[in-house]
Amino acid sequence: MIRKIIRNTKQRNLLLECFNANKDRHLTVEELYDIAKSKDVNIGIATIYRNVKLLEEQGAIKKIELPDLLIAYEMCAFPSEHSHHHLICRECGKIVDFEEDLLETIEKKIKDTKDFTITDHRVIFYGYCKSCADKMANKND
Amino acid sequence: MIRKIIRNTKQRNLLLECFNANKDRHLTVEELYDIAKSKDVNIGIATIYRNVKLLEEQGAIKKIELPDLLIAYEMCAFPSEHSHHHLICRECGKIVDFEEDLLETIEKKIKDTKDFTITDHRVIFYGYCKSCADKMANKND
DNA sequence: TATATAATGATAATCAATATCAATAACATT
DNA sequence: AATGTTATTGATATTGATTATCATTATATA
Repeated sequence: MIRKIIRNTKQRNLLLECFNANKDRHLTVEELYDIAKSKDVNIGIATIYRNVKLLEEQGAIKKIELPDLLIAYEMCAFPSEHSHHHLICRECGKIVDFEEDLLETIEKKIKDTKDFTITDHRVIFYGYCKSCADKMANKND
Repeated sequence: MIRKIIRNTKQRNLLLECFNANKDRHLTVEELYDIAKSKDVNIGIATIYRNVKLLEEQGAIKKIELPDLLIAYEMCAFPSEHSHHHLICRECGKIVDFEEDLLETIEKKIKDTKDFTITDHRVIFYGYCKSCADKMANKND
């Protein structure tokens, strides 16, 4: 069995700094490239792709794939935790994260009725954030 | 305001037939192209893309975007219903649909605590289907 | 310091999806 | 049924994101 040694590089460390400085955000590859480039003009887009993939495999970052949006990444607070969930506003596109693990009873029910052992889940709620809901309500006056 | 007239075409009708003949499946554009081509050798891939988009806008079919899988489409039984959910086996990739609307109490809770009005939701559970779980259990004997 | 090889940056290749465009087909009007 | 308008088609070019290639550079270890 061949085990490939992973070497430490300043480019990968820079990428981790970019994630650290934006812990609250979802970052696309393009955004990461721009941020990294402002610190190291020579860094290449391929290096971003390669290291994003590597960091994801290592569990340091997490891929966020939301329908009809670009793929983005964010740091993992606790790599093994249940993924968190998203509220997406249909009006302004704002994404709100929430952490509560609300699906335990549902998981149990599915296990009983569907012969399926659940290890993880992903939930996206679509709707309207308060400010958009207010704006839309005022339009109808 | 310009309203574009949608004309009836044999290609679009053929596409609908393909969906009708595969109501229980998720179909990728490539799969739809192959199925349609077996009925009309002259149909072009661009026509599939165009009509899939049109049918989705009309609510006749539904886009299924699951992480790390190709985008697929399926017929809508009741176009306005809450989207159904998916169980994806981490081992064999099998996708099981389920229809129950289990999230009503959660939606209420989010509305109260997050200032977010939910109109729709999407849930994906990852785990292991029974046959894969059994196989994996036997491996450890 | 010398060596082996992992990683990088530049760029070519790939692949799904979209845009373009001339030819064809659908449909309302005569 | 014939005509005119224009939506639709099939073929193909283009786009844009991601991956592969490869010569060069950097890292880790003896």
